[in-house]
Amino acid sequence: MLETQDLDRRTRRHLRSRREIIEAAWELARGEGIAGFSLRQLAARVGMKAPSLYQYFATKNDLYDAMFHDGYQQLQERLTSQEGLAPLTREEIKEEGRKFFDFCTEDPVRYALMCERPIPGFEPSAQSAALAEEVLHAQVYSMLANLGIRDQETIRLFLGITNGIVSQQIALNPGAQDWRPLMDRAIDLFLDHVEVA
Amino acid sequence: MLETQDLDRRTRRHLRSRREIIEAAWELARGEGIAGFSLRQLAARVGMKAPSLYQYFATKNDLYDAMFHDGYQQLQERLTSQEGLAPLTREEIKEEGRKFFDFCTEDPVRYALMCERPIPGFEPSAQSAALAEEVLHAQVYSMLANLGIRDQETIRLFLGITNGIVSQQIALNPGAQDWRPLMDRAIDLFLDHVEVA
DNA sequence: GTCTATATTTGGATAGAC
DNA sequence: GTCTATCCAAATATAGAC
Repeated sequence: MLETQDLDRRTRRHLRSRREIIEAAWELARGEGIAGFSLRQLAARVGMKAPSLYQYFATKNDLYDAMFHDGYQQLQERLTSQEGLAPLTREEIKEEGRKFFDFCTEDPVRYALMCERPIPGFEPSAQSAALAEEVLHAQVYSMLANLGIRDQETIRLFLGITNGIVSQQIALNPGAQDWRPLMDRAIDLFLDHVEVA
Repeated sequence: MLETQDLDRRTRRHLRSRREIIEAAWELARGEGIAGFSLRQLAARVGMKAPSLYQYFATKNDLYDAMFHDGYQQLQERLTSQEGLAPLTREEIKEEGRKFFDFCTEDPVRYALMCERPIPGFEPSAQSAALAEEVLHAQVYSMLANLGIRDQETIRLFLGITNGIVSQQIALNPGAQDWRPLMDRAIDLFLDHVEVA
Protein backbone atom coordinates (compact mmCIF):
# COMPACT_ATOMS: atom_id res chain seq x y z
CA MET A 1 0.00 0.00 0.00
CA LEU A 2 1.09 3.50 -0.76
CA GLU A 3 1.19 5.77 2.23
CA THR A 4 0.55 9.49 1.88
CA GLN A 5 4.06 10.00 3.21
CA ASP A 6 5.47 8.03 0.31
CA LEU A 7 3.48 10.03 -2.19
CA ASP A 8 4.77 13.25 -0.71
CA ARG A 9 8.29 12.00 -0.76
CA ARG A 10 7.94 10.91 -4.34
CA THR A 11 6.45 14.23 -5.34
CA ARG A 12 9.16 16.13 -3.59
CA ARG A 13 11.81 14.03 -5.24
CA HIS A 14 10.19 14.62 -8.60
CA LEU A 15 10.09 18.35 -8.04
CA ARG A 16 13.69 18.39 -6.92
CA SER A 17 14.77 16.65 -10.11
CA ARG A 18 12.68 19.06 -12.12
CA ARG A 19 14.40 21.94 -10.44
CA GLU A 20 17.79 20.46 -11.11
CA ILE A 21 16.95 20.08 -14.77
CA ILE A 22 15.77 23.66 -15.04
CA GLU A 23 18.95 24.94 -13.49
CA ALA A 24 21.10 22.82 -15.77
CA ALA A 25 19.09 24.14 -18.69
CA TRP A 26 19.91 27.72 -17.70
CA GLU A 27 23.58 26.89 -17.53
CA LEU A 28 23.50 25.28 -20.95
CA ALA A 29 21.45 28.10 -22.43
CA ARG A 30 23.98 30.63 -21.22
CA GLY A 31 26.69 28.78 -23.11
CA GLU A 32 24.93 27.56 -26.21
CA GLY A 33 22.04 29.94 -26.62
CA ILE A 34 18.46 29.37 -25.55
CA ALA A 35 17.62 27.34 -28.63
CA GLY A 36 21.15 26.04 -29.04
CA PHE A 37 21.25 23.26 -26.51
CA SER A 38 19.85 19.79 -27.02
CA LEU A 39 17.96 17.50 -24.70
CA ARG A 40 20.88 15.08 -24.94
CA GLN A 41 23.26 17.70 -23.61
CA LEU A 42 20.79 18.65 -20.93
CA ALA A 43 20.31 15.07 -19.84
CA ALA A 44 24.05 14.47 -19.73
CA ARG A 45 24.48 17.46 -17.46
CA VAL A 46 22.11 16.06 -14.86
CA GLY A 47 23.43 12.53 -15.23
CA MET A 48 20.57 11.15 -17.24
CA LYS A 49 19.86 10.04 -20.76
CA ALA A 50 17.62 12.13 -22.97
CA PRO A 51 14.48 10.00 -22.80
CA SER A 52 14.38 10.29 -19.02
CA LEU A 53 13.72 13.99 -19.33
CA TYR A 54 10.31 13.19 -20.69
CA GLN A 55 9.33 12.13 -17.20
CA TYR A 56 9.61 15.80 -16.24
CA PHE A 57 8.71 17.74 -19.37
CA ALA A 58 6.40 16.53 -22.08
CA THR A 59 8.12 18.59 -24.76
CA LYS A 60 11.01 20.97 -25.08
CA ASN A 61 8.57 23.86 -25.18
CA ASP A 62 7.26 22.77 -21.81
CA LEU A 63 10.80 23.08 -20.53
CA TYR A 64 11.04 26.56 -22.02
CA ASP A 65 7.82 27.45 -20.31
CA ALA A 66 9.18 26.29 -16.97
CA MET A 67 12.28 28.40 -17.56
CA PHE A 68 10.18 31.42 -18.46
CA HIS A 69 8.17 30.95 -15.29
CA ASP A 70 11.34 30.48 -13.28
CA GLY A 71 12.79 33.70 -14.68
CA TYR A 72 9.87 35.74 -13.48
CA GLN A 73 9.97 34.07 -10.09
CA GLN A 74 13.62 35.06 -9.82
CA LEU A 75 12.80 38.63 -10.78
CA GLN A 76 10.03 38.71 -8.22
CA GLU A 77 12.44 37.63 -5.52
CA ARG A 78 15.07 40.14 -6.57
CA LEU A 79 12.96 43.27 -6.55
CA THR A 80 10.98 44.68 -3.66
CA SER A 81 7.24 44.41 -4.04
CA GLN A 82 5.74 47.88 -4.04
CA GLU A 83 2.18 46.93 -3.26
CA GLY A 84 0.80 48.90 -0.37
CA LEU A 85 4.09 50.69 0.22
CA ALA A 86 4.73 54.38 0.61
CA PRO A 87 6.00 56.22 -2.48
CA LEU A 88 9.69 55.69 -3.07
CA THR A 89 12.18 58.52 -3.01
CA ARG A 90 14.07 59.31 -6.19
CA GLU A 91 17.12 57.54 -4.86
CA GLU A 92 15.12 54.46 -3.96
CA ILE A 93 13.64 54.35 -7.44
CA LYS A 94 17.12 54.47 -8.91
CA GLU A 95 18.12 51.67 -6.58
CA GLU A 96 15.33 49.50 -7.96
CA GLY A 97 16.35 50.51 -11.46
CA ARG A 98 19.91 49.39 -10.86
CA LYS A 99 18.67 46.11 -9.42
CA PHE A 100 16.62 45.57 -12.55
CA PHE A 101 19.59 46.45 -14.74
CA ASP A 102 21.81 44.01 -12.90
CA PHE A 103 19.23 41.26 -13.01
CA CYS A 104 18.73 41.59 -16.75
CA THR A 105 22.33 42.02 -17.80
CA GLU A 106 23.79 39.30 -15.62
CA ASP A 107 22.00 36.76 -17.79
CA PRO A 108 21.19 37.99 -21.30
CA VAL A 109 19.70 34.67 -22.29
CA ARG A 110 17.23 34.84 -19.42
CA TYR A 111 16.37 38.40 -20.38
CA ALA A 112 15.79 37.33 -23.97
CA LEU A 113 13.49 34.48 -22.95
CA MET A 114 11.54 36.74 -20.61
CA CYS A 115 11.35 39.92 -22.68
CA GLU A 116 12.07 39.16 -26.30
CA ARG A 117 10.83 36.35 -28.51
CA PRO A 118 13.91 34.28 -29.10
CA ILE A 119 12.26 30.94 -29.87
CA PRO A 120 9.97 30.74 -32.89
CA GLY A 121 6.95 28.69 -31.98
CA PHE A 122 7.27 29.12 -28.25
CA GLU A 123 4.77 31.16 -26.34
CA PRO A 124 4.44 31.11 -22.58
CA SER A 125 1.47 29.27 -21.17
CA ALA A 126 -1.42 31.22 -19.71
CA GLN A 127 -0.17 30.45 -16.23
CA SER A 128 3.33 31.73 -16.92
CA ALA A 129 2.05 34.81 -18.71
CA ALA A 130 -0.12 35.51 -15.68
CA LEU A 131 2.90 35.36 -13.40
CA ALA A 132 4.77 37.77 -15.67
CA GLU A 133 1.88 40.20 -15.51
CA GLU A 134 1.66 39.76 -11.76
CA VAL A 135 5.32 40.62 -11.31
CA LEU A 136 5.03 43.65 -13.54
CA HIS A 137 2.04 44.74 -11.50
CA ALA A 138 3.63 44.25 -8.11
CA GLN A 139 6.82 46.03 -9.09
CA VAL A 140 6.28 48.63 -11.76
CA TYR A 141 2.62 49.50 -11.84
CA SER A 142 2.44 49.70 -8.07
CA MET A 143 5.60 51.76 -7.77
CA LEU A 144 4.35 54.28 -10.29
CA ALA A 145 0.84 54.30 -8.84
CA ASN A 146 2.33 55.16 -5.48
CA LEU A 147 3.79 58.23 -7.17
CA GLY A 148 0.39 59.10 -8.57
CA ILE A 149 1.16 57.85 -12.06
CA ARG A 150 -1.60 55.69 -13.42
CA ASP A 151 -2.10 56.49 -17.06
CA GLN A 152 -0.97 53.81 -19.45
CA GLU A 153 1.08 56.05 -21.71
CA THR A 154 3.30 57.26 -18.91
CA ILE A 155 3.74 53.76 -17.55
CA ARG A 156 4.79 52.62 -21.00
CA LEU A 157 7.22 55.49 -21.28
CA PHE A 158 8.87 54.31 -18.09
CA LEU A 159 9.00 50.71 -19.27
CA GLY A 160 10.35 51.77 -22.64
CA ILE A 161 13.24 53.86 -21.41
CA THR A 162 14.34 51.48 -18.66
CA ASN A 163 14.19 48.42 -20.90
CA GLY A 164 15.92 50.43 -23.58
CA ILE A 165 18.99 50.96 -21.43
CA VAL A 166 19.08 47.28 -20.58
CA SER A 167 18.62 46.01 -24.11
CA GLN A 168 21.26 48.32 -25.52
CA GLN A 169 23.75 47.07 -22.95
CA ILE A 170 22.99 43.50 -23.91
CA ALA A 171 22.96 44.10 -27.65
CA LEU A 172 26.06 46.26 -27.91
CA ASN A 173 28.30 45.02 -25.14
CA PRO A 174 26.97 41.97 -23.35
CA GLY A 175 28.83 41.02 -20.23
CA ALA A 176 29.93 44.58 -19.56
CA GLN A 177 28.23 47.25 -17.44
CA ASP A 178 29.19 50.43 -19.20
CA TRP A 179 25.55 51.39 -19.71
CA ARG A 180 24.74 50.97 -16.04
CA PRO A 181 25.16 54.64 -15.04
CA LEU A 182 22.66 55.53 -17.74
CA MET A 183 19.90 53.84 -15.81
CA ASP A 184 20.17 56.52 -13.12
CA ARG A 185 20.18 59.21 -15.71
CA ALA A 186 17.21 57.77 -17.58
CA ILE A 187 15.24 57.64 -14.35
CA ASP A 188 16.13 61.24 -13.59
CA LEU A 189 14.97 62.16 -17.04
CA PHE A 190 11.67 60.40 -16.51
CA LEU A 191 11.01 61.77 -13.05
CA ASP A 192 11.85 65.32 -14.13
CA HIS A 193 9.43 64.88 -16.98
CA VAL A 194 6.54 63.71 -14.84
CA GLU A 195 7.43 66.13 -12.06
CA VAL A 196 7.20 63.89 -9.07
CA ALA A 197 9.59 62.54 -6.43
CA MET B 1 37.09 34.36 -76.05
CA LEU B 2 35.43 36.10 -73.18
CA GLU B 3 34.63 39.71 -73.84
CA THR B 4 34.53 42.25 -71.03
CA GLN B 5 30.88 42.76 -71.90
CA ASP B 6 30.17 39.12 -71.21
CA LEU B 7 31.94 39.27 -67.90
CA ASP B 8 29.90 42.28 -66.89
CA ARG B 9 26.73 40.61 -67.97
CA ARG B 10 27.62 37.50 -66.07
CA THR B 11 28.48 39.48 -62.97
CA ARG B 12 25.27 41.44 -63.18
CA ARG B 13 23.29 38.26 -63.59
CA HIS B 14 25.05 36.77 -60.59
CA LEU B 15 24.35 39.83 -58.48
CA ARG B 16 20.72 39.84 -59.56
CA SER B 17 20.32 36.22 -58.45
CA ARG B 18 22.04 37.03 -55.19
CA ARG B 19 19.64 39.86 -54.61
CA GLU B 20 16.68 37.64 -55.38
CA ILE B 21 17.91 35.08 -52.87
CA ILE B 22 18.35 37.69 -50.16
CA GLU B 23 14.86 38.98 -50.68
CA ALA B 24 13.40 35.50 -50.58
CA ALA B 25 15.35 34.91 -47.39
CA TRP B 26 13.74 37.95 -45.78
CA GLU B 27 10.31 36.70 -46.74
CA LEU B 28 11.01 33.29 -45.28
CA ALA B 29 12.58 34.74 -42.16
CA ARG B 30 9.49 36.83 -41.53
CA GLY B 31 7.39 33.69 -41.60
CA GLU B 32 9.62 31.09 -39.99
CA GLY B 33 12.00 33.11 -37.87
CA ILE B 34 15.49 34.18 -38.80
CA ALA B 35 17.00 30.85 -37.82
CA GLY B 36 13.88 28.89 -38.64
CA PHE B 37 14.12 28.58 -42.39
CA SER B 38 16.25 26.04 -44.20
CA LEU B 39 18.35 26.37 -47.31
CA ARG B 40 16.05 23.87 -48.98
CA GLN B 41 13.06 26.12 -48.36
CA LEU B 42 15.00 29.12 -49.54
CA ALA B 43 16.11 27.40 -52.71
CA ALA B 44 12.56 26.28 -53.47
CA ARG B 45 11.33 29.83 -53.16
CA VAL B 46 13.68 31.07 -55.85
CA GLY B 47 13.13 28.03 -58.05
CA MET B 48 16.39 26.32 -57.29
CA LYS B 49 17.64 23.30 -55.42
CA ALA B 50 19.59 23.76 -52.25
CA PRO B 51 23.09 23.04 -53.60
CA SER B 52 22.77 25.84 -56.16
CA LEU B 53 22.68 28.38 -53.37
CA TYR B 54 26.31 27.61 -52.66
CA GLN B 55 27.17 29.42 -55.88
CA TYR B 56 26.06 32.59 -54.11
CA PHE B 57 26.82 32.07 -50.46
CA ALA B 58 29.57 29.88 -49.10
CA THR B 59 27.71 29.16 -45.85
CA LYS B 60 24.42 30.03 -44.25
CA ASN B 61 26.23 32.52 -42.04
CA ASP B 62 27.43 34.30 -45.16
CA LEU B 63 23.81 34.63 -46.17
CA TYR B 64 22.99 36.07 -42.75
CA ASP B 65 25.82 38.52 -43.16
CA ALA B 66 24.45 39.64 -46.51
CA MET B 67 21.04 40.13 -44.89
CA PHE B 68 22.57 42.10 -42.03
CA HIS B 69 24.35 44.31 -44.54
CA ASP B 70 21.18 44.68 -46.57
CA GLY B 71 19.24 45.73 -43.48
CA TYR B 72 21.59 48.60 -42.78
CA GLN B 73 21.53 49.67 -46.41
CA GLN B 74 17.76 49.80 -46.21
CA LEU B 75 17.92 51.87 -43.05
CA GLN B 76 20.41 54.20 -44.67
CA GLU B 77 18.04 54.77 -47.57
CA ARG B 78 15.08 55.32 -45.31
CA LEU B 79 16.52 58.00 -43.05
CA THR B 80 17.92 61.35 -44.08
CA SER B 81 21.66 61.66 -43.69
CA GLN B 82 22.44 64.43 -41.25
CA GLU B 83 26.04 64.98 -42.19
CA GLY B 84 26.76 68.63 -42.89
CA LEU B 85 23.15 69.64 -42.38
CA ALA B 86 21.75 72.40 -40.21
CA PRO B 87 20.39 71.38 -36.81
CA LEU B 88 16.94 69.85 -37.00
CA THR B 89 13.94 71.40 -35.34
CA ARG B 90 12.21 69.46 -32.63
CA GLU B 91 9.46 68.48 -35.02
CA GLU B 92 11.98 67.28 -37.60
CA ILE B 93 13.71 65.17 -35.01
CA LYS B 94 10.41 63.57 -34.11
CA GLU B 95 9.80 62.94 -37.77
CA GLU B 96 13.08 61.02 -38.01
CA GLY B 97 12.17 59.17 -34.83
CA ARG B 98 8.87 58.07 -36.30
CA LYS B 99 10.61 56.93 -39.47
CA PHE B 100 12.97 54.87 -37.36
CA PHE B 101 10.08 53.42 -35.38
CA ASP B 102 8.24 52.47 -38.55
CA PHE B 103 11.32 50.95 -40.11
CA CYS B 104 12.04 48.78 -37.10
CA THR B 105 8.54 47.64 -36.31
CA GLU B 106 7.48 46.87 -39.86
CA ASP B 107 9.91 43.95 -39.82
CA PRO B 108 10.75 42.64 -36.35
CA VAL B 109 12.95 39.91 -37.73
CA ARG B 110 15.08 42.45 -39.54
CA TYR B 111 15.28 44.53 -36.39
CA ALA B 112 16.37 41.48 -34.42
CA LEU B 113 19.09 40.61 -36.90
CA MET B 114 20.35 44.18 -36.96
CA CYS B 115 20.09 45.10 -33.30
CA GLU B 116 19.84 41.98 -31.19
CA ARG B 117 21.81 38.77 -31.36
CA PRO B 118 19.27 36.25 -32.53
CA ILE B 119 21.62 33.71 -34.09
CA PRO B 120 24.17 32.01 -31.82
CA GLY B 121 27.43 31.78 -33.65
CA PHE B 122 26.70 34.49 -36.14
CA GLU B 123 28.58 37.76 -36.00
CA PRO B 124 28.58 40.30 -38.79
CA SER B 125 31.74 40.55 -40.87
CA ALA B 126 34.05 43.50 -40.41
CA GLN B 127 32.67 45.03 -43.58
CA SER B 128 29.05 44.76 -42.46
CA ALA B 129 29.85 46.01 -38.99
CA ALA B 130 31.58 48.98 -40.58
CA LEU B 131 28.46 49.80 -42.57
CA ALA B 132 26.35 49.61 -39.42
CA GLU B 133 28.68 52.02 -37.70
CA GLU B 134 28.67 54.30 -40.73
CA VAL B 135 24.88 54.46 -40.77
CA LEU B 136 24.74 55.17 -37.05
CA HIS B 137 27.27 57.93 -37.59
CA ALA B 138 25.55 59.54 -40.55
CA GLN B 139 22.17 59.51 -38.86
CA VAL B 140 22.38 59.66 -35.10
CA TYR B 141 25.80 60.97 -34.17
CA SER B 142 25.62 63.70 -36.79
CA MET B 143 22.10 64.72 -35.89
CA LEU B 144 23.03 65.07 -32.23
CA ALA B 145 26.34 66.77 -33.02
CA ASN B 146 24.44 69.36 -35.03
CA LEU B 147 22.53 70.09 -31.83
CA GLY B 148 25.79 70.48 -29.94
CA ILE B 149 25.57 67.06 -28.28
CA ARG B 150 28.80 65.17 -28.53
CA ASP B 151 29.42 63.38 -25.27
CA GLN B 152 29.03 59.64 -25.38
CA GLU B 153 26.77 59.31 -22.37
CA THR B 154 24.15 61.62 -23.80
CA ILE B 155 24.31 59.93 -27.18
CA ARG B 156 23.78 56.60 -25.47
CA LEU B 157 20.86 57.96 -23.53
CA PHE B 158 19.23 58.94 -26.81
CA LEU B 159 19.92 55.55 -28.37
CA GLY B 160 18.65 53.77 -25.27
CA ILE B 161 15.33 55.49 -25.00
CA THR B 162 14.50 55.43 -28.71
CA ASN B 163 15.45 51.78 -29.10
CA GLY B 164 13.56 51.07 -25.91
CA ILE B 165 10.28 52.27 -27.38
CA VAL B 166 10.87 50.19 -30.48
CA SER B 167 11.84 47.02 -28.69
CA GLN B 168 8.91 47.19 -26.30
CA GLN B 169 6.53 47.51 -29.22
CA ILE B 170 8.07 44.47 -30.87
CA ALA B 171 8.26 42.40 -27.71
CA LEU B 172 4.83 43.15 -26.31
CA ASN B 173 2.68 43.67 -29.36
CA PRO B 174 4.44 42.95 -32.62
CA GLY B 175 2.57 43.99 -35.71
CA ALA B 176 0.74 46.78 -33.90
CA GLN B 177 1.70 50.43 -33.52
CA ASP B 178 0.27 51.35 -30.17
CA TRP B 179 3.66 52.41 -28.85
CA ARG B 180 4.26 54.75 -31.79
CA PRO B 181 3.03 57.95 -30.09
CA LEU B 182 5.49 57.28 -27.32
CA MET B 183 8.38 57.92 -29.67
CA ASP B 184 7.38 61.58 -29.86
CA ARG B 185 7.03 61.76 -26.14
CA ALA B 186 10.35 60.08 -25.52
CA ILE B 187 12.05 62.55 -27.82
CA ASP B 188 10.40 65.45 -26.02
CA LEU B 189 11.62 64.01 -22.77
CA PHE B 190 15.14 63.77 -24.10
CA LEU B 191 15.24 67.22 -25.66
CA ASP B 192 13.80 68.84 -22.55
CA HIS B 193 16.48 67.10 -20.56
CA VAL B 194 19.37 68.28 -22.71
CA GLU B 195 17.78 71.69 -23.18
CA VAL B 196 18.21 72.16 -26.87
CA ALA B 197 15.92 72.49 -29.91
C1' DG C 1 12.14 6.05 -13.31
C1' DT C 2 15.77 5.04 -16.04
C1' DC C 3 17.70 2.78 -19.56
C1' DT C 4 18.94 0.94 -24.71
C1' DA C 5 17.63 1.06 -29.13
C1' DT C 6 15.60 3.25 -32.61
C1' DA C 7 12.15 5.74 -35.45
C1' DT C 8 11.78 9.82 -37.91
C1' DT C 9 12.91 14.09 -39.56
C1' DT C 10 15.76 17.53 -40.76
C1' DG C 11 19.56 20.25 -41.22
C1' DG C 12 24.03 22.07 -43.70
C1' DA C 13 27.13 20.84 -46.90
C1' DT C 14 29.72 18.15 -50.75
C1' DA C 15 30.74 15.17 -55.08
C1' DG C 16 30.32 14.82 -59.51
C1' DA C 17 27.34 14.49 -63.80
C1' DC C 18 25.51 17.50 -67.27
C1' DG D 1 25.38 27.15 -62.90
C1' DT D 2 22.24 23.82 -61.93
C1' DC D 3 21.13 19.44 -61.00
C1' DT D 4 20.73 14.40 -58.55
C1' DA D 5 22.38 11.80 -55.13
C1' DT D 6 24.28 11.48 -50.93
C1' DC D 7 27.00 12.20 -46.71
C1' DC D 8 27.06 13.17 -42.11
C1' DA D 9 25.56 15.02 -38.02
C1' DA D 10 22.15 16.16 -35.01
C1' DA D 11 17.65 16.84 -33.33
C1' DT D 12 13.04 15.50 -30.84
C1' DA D 13 10.53 11.95 -29.52
C1' DT D 14 8.83 7.00 -28.78
C1' DA D 15 8.78 1.79 -27.69
C1' DG D 16 9.62 -1.38 -24.66
C1' DA D 17 12.96 -3.91 -21.46
C1' DC D 18 14.41 -3.74 -16.69
